[in-house]
Amino acid sequence: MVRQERAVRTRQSLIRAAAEVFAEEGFGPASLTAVSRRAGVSNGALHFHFASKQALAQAIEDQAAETFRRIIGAGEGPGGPQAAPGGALQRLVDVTHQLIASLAQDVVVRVGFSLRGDVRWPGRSLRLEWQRWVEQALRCAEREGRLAAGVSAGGAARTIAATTVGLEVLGGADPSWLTDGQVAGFWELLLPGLADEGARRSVSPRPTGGAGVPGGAGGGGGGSGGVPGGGPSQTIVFPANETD
Amino acid sequence: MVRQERAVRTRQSLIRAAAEVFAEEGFGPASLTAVSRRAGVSNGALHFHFASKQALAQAIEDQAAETFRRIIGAGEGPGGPQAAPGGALQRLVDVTHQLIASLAQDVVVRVGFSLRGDVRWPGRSLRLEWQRWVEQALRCAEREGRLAAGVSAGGAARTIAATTVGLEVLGGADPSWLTDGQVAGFWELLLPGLADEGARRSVSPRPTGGAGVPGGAGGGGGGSGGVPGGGPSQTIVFPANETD
Amino acid sequence: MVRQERAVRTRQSLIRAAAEVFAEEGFGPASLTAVSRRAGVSNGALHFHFASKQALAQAIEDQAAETFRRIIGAGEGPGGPQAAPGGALQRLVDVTHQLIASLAQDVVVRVGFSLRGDVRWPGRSLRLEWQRWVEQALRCAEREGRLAAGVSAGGAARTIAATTVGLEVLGGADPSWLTDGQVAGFWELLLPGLADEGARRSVSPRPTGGAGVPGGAGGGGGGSGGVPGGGPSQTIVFPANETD
Amino acid sequence: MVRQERAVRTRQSLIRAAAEVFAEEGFGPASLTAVSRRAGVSNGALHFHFASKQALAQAIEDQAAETFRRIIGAGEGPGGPQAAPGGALQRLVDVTHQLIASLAQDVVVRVGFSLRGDVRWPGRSLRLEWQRWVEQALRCAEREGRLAAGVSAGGAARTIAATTVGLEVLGGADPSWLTDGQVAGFWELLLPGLADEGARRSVSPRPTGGAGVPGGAGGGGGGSGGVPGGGPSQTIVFPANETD
DNA sequence: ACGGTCGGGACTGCCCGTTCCT
DNA sequence: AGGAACGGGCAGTCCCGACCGT
Repeated sequence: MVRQERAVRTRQSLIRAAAEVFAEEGFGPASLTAVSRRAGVSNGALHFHFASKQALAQAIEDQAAETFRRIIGAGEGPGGPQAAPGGALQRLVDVTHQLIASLAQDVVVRVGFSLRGDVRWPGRSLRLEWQRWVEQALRCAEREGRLAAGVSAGGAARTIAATTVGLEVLGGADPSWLTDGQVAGFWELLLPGLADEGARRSVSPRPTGGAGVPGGAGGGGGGSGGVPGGGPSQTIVFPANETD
Repeated sequence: MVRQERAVRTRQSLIRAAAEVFAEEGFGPASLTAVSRRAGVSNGALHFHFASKQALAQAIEDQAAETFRRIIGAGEGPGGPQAAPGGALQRLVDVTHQLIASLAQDVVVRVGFSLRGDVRWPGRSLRLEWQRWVEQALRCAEREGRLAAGVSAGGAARTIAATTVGLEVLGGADPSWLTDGQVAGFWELLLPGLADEGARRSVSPRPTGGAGVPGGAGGGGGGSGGVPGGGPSQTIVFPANETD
Repeated sequence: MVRQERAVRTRQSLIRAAAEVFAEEGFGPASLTAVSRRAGVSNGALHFHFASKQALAQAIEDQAAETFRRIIGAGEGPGGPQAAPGGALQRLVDVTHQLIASLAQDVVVRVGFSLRGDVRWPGRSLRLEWQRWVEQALRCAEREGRLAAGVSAGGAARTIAATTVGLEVLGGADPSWLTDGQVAGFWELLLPGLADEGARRSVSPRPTGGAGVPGGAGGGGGGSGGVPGGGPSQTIVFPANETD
Repeated sequence: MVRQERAVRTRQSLIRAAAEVFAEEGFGPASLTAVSRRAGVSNGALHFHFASKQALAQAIEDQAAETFRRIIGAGEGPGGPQAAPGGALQRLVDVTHQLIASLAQDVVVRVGFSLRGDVRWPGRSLRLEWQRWVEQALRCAEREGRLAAGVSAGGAARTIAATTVGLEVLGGADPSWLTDGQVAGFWELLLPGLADEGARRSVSPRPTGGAGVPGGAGGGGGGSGGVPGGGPSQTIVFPANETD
């Protein structure tokens, strides 16, 4: 099968258009007509690339998952954020910033995260994947001895996951919920209860090293295209994530 | 206007049925047929009580707002939670527990909170109202000198609001997010960064004083299975939440 | 449930319109839009009365079955055409004429007979029912000793059934296949091989006694209403068909 | 034009696949996708060979017509079956057997015969051609003085045509209608009323002379390809019909 | 020449929210 | 309050035409 170049472009624009429409109207109410019109292709073209509305949603989620995994997986071997410079907690903070920034920049990621909540869906959601990663990071910090006394990794992970979900949901209507400042404010409030005295001082609630979504272009159109606002500057190279 | 008793019962069962259907399928995809069938009334009857789908949603939200205001407004004069026994922070913690419990118990409240996010809607949302109330409570605590140094009431209110929204959203699919334990865990994590040293010791992350949703015959209009019936009497004064 | 009078009229006109459209375009290609337009009702009204296209077809067949059973069942007790005046063979000839006349007059009957052939369908077809009745009649004649030597009731029934099916199919495009003359010609050709010498003389290939479809009005609009064209002449007055 | 060998094979498999799909689902409902999938070629390939769905149907009918004409026209000059050995009636019986056998063996023939009935179509149908041939044969027999008294060639031809159409239609769902036995039974029943006393004895209701479909491979792939049953042996040349 | 990928409209069956008339 | 009817709109599918690789 020889994928023409135009085809992959059409596919991408359909995914993006679908994410935008889903974000504006919700998955259920959104009409495929609106999607194809926004993408500038015909109804038939849409169904050539995606057999059903569900398939379209699946594609969105897959692309979001790719971006998500690039964020959490940057620079670490299998097993999680064990050996991050600056410690696991700092890495958690940084990744949170990157994730939220990615949600702010890319409709596809945002919609990909929330789809499972809107529709009855089989399989595991990205939100759950994120929660598990947070828990891993916290367990890592626990092993490093940087967690405050009495803090359970699982419980804290749930709180953190809930907050990010809240930011994501609220950010859908008002992007100000998806800013670095908002995230930093959250960590400032949370770190004292989460980290032990030493970590409280060494861990910064603001992103260190490189913020922004690593990779980018490679994935699937990633953050580009959609919400360009403020994006470019964050593409500061991540010092120690020799991915690529 | 003296509403026939049967009429008000029908109305209530329609509201509840609608909330359930909306919760399961989302506002857009939900069909009024499903609502009327679940309520056990006819299509025509539904439209007799509610002129449109939007009106049905409005009624849900109104009822949720009533419950919500009973929770936050219990026992305090106009102006907010300034003079709560045990301090504003403790009251904030308690109200949070009550709110989440109410979300857990009552579909109508849960749907009432999330409707504005699903649909394009005029007017202000309950979520925003909640955020404002949290901010008020924090400002109150600030005046009481119980806030940690460097904490801004507005910023902290946003974080807290985000977390509750997250719990609400996640709780829609998995009720375990709407438990007292979950809320307590959240406050345990947050209080160290929010309260000054004294308050950190005096404020309990668990609900104190009167638990449960105040007001309402049998649970706040809400919780229980059916129709709460005579609403008017709910202005019951918040009985006793005098700290330990 | 009190069926309004208008409702039953709408239902009838939908069934008739559907039969006409199905007859002209075939079941598969026919569009429900064409049906509702021809019936003079809206698309929604159609789906109020018939949940699906299949349901519409079912209704057509049910109505055809009713007419069919009125034809074969007229004036005989359960068990078939055993005690027909003039003998079983004459009754077979007469019923054939009535059936073909009914096919000529009423689109609903015609379509009802052919539907099972067009679509994949569960259940038994009217054609098969007709074949069985013919076989019964022949067995009856056999018991009366009027069958020619060497004629098997089952085999002859198949041939007769095939011919009527052929007339029905060809009559769909050209009504001249569904005339009394055509049927009489068929019986003239067939009787010498079918009946014994005596019956050959006593049985008339033309309808005796009562022609025309008995009943009619009662059932479902039966033969009336629809395609009057050419019909009038066949409405030979039925001398004695005090059906029920 | 030298057609590549693969091309003609593809074309044949498309025709056969189309006939099968049309037979199963009907012309209207059948999708070209199903046709191309069954033929094992791509959508584009189908449209390369056949510009439209109608063209595909046309090709089917043409091929069926070729087979049909080989059956009726085997070895006789223009004017019909005038001088068949055994008489025109015997030839009619034989040809009927061959035609029905051909319908039983080859989907293409079967579909080719029924297509005109399913769709609005320009041109004359094979069924009509068959009816005309039957009439010719009967007129021939009339001239030979073998028809029973009072039998009109035209009328009898219509009855015979109706029966064969009935067999063809019923045979689409149940092949037992297209057997030699069925046809023989039909002729046994019909001959006494059709032929005069002498012919009644000399004409056999079962096939005489060369059975099967003549021709075969030569023509247009006719019955070959799909249903191999007994094909090759049928190439018995029609012995002698030039006489007179 | 032959075939395949991609895309374009048009349309279908179904269903929905709503209104009219009892 | 209820049965009936209305229009509009949805997802999905179809038949087909371009434009490409062989």
